[in-house]
Amino acid sequence: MKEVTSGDVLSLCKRRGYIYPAYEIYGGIAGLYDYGPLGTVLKENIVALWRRIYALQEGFVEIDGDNIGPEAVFKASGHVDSFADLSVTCKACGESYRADHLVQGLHPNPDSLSAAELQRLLRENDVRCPCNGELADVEEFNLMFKTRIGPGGGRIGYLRPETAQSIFVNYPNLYRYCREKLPFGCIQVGRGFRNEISPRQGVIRLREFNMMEAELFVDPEDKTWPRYEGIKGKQVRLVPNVTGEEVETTYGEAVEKGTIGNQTLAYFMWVTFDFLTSVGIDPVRLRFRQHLSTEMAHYAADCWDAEVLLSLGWTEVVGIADRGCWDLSRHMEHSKADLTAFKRYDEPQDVVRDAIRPKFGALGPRFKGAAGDIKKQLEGMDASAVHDGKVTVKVDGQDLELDGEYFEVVQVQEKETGVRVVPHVIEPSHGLDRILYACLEHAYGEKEDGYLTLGLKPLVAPIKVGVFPLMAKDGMEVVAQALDLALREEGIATYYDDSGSIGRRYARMDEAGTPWCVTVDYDTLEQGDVTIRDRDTAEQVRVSADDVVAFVKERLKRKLSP
RNA sequence: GCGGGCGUAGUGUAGCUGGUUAUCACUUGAGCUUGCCAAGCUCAUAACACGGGUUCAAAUCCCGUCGCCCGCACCA
Repeated sequence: MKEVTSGDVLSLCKRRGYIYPAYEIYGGIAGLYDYGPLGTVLKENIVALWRRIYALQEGFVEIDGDNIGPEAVFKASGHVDSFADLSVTCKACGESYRADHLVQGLHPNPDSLSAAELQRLLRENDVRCPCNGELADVEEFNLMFKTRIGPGGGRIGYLRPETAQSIFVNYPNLYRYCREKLPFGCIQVGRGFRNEISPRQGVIRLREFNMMEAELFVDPEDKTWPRYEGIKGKQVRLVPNVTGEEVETTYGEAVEKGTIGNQTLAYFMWVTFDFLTSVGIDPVRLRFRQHLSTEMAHYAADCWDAEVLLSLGWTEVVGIADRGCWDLSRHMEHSKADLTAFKRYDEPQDVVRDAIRPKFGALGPRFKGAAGDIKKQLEGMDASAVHDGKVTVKVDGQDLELDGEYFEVVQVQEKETGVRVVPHVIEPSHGLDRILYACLEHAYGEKEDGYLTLGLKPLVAPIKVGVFPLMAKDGMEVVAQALDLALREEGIATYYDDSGSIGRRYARMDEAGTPWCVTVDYDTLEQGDVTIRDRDTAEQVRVSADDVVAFVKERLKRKLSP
């Protein structure tokens, strides 16, 4: 077998209709690619398996949110601020730096400065490049695509940089839909957009990309997981951030030692492993690496990347992050909506507390119309609000002190049936394009003589069966066409081909990644059996033509697990 | 964004010290042939990234733009 390069794979992709550079006749645009006929189906098949796992096996619900969102959403999510890079380039040596890094020590909080402020600070202090070259102007670059919603000025909007926000902003709807119980999960398959500075490496870094994201809302105090028992003994390859060394261990051991933060995280790492290997990623070239605290995204508390070894090096394909309460808290602050979950106690608890009770007889005559509002304020307070026998309320925007004439502190007995908590979010986020590419590269096999086979897993292969008459004559083509129709009627994608030599047709299917080829020959006309050729071994078995559908279906089956 | 390399049919390439109709192979299509692994024969389709300049003449030289690859920086 020859060493594979990404160029080989992309060349095959284009030749066979998997991936095309976008807008090619106009010269192309970096970071934009189109999926061709086979690529589209491969992508759909990968998504279908993913849905099967998350929706059917794990019980997540699915939504389909908008690609465009108003500015407020991304202010709250942190993307407007955190996705902006302020950079500055040395005029002499061409080196570029993050502007805020260069003024470290000159300002208590460089991160908070605007481009103009940074510019001034750099100039005033005559900051120079380490090579002593002069620095060019500070440039601002936000990784989000900005647009305007509506005519005229309109509202500022952005193309979403991740699909996740559509789920977070729908939290109240989803919480209700899921019968107000934790944990519950929601998935979404869709596009995200990031205006990358330099998209490279084919479909690995795109400006418009496909994501499959799952957001699991859990009780912050209970990150155990029922099906964890079934997977804790399984092997896993980890690169923890404390050592940076690759270790082979089990999920159970990693959770016990605290390497992996909790059971839920561990469980979904296993789900990720199961998914990735099922779509054809080589388990030997797959590992989980924990983010260093410095590379963690602004929203993440802990993050493990599933990394796949490609010709381009170890490449992240899935990020499994514990986002904590970051997103929901931020959206609560910005939107004022209630994004909590109500945790019911097993037994209602009797709670005794000191409450403030308004004295209506005094409040009414004195404050007239404002009395109702004062009552509300007092009832919302706790006895701890009382200082020196007085409490402060607001009347017409003015602070006003009330003494014991207007209220009393009394002990009340209340029943508490539960508490409100902001759920934590565990997020397995999948880069669909990268996964698809990894499938192709791991499936790519080239012999010394240049013979290409794409060993895609049958489950994801765009074409399942090539159907050929040995030769297009003597009625063999009629039988083959009938068999082809029978397969398609059962939902099995086929490719009928009666041109040229049989070997050439096998070769064509091998390169397209088709797992089986069925050939109708002279014996078929007499005995009714056909040959089924296996792509990976080139071996043939004779099977009755009537059993071909069952043969294929049996091999496309997949059980729910674990 | 900076530095270096590069851009010729669907793919991989030759030509690039300027000069007929741009080389070769594979692929693709049609036909003959073909009794199971890219067989053979005939024919056909198909390319100088884009724009400008120099010149009698540009794939070739110059400039610009776009794109690709590598390194740096940045990032998921």
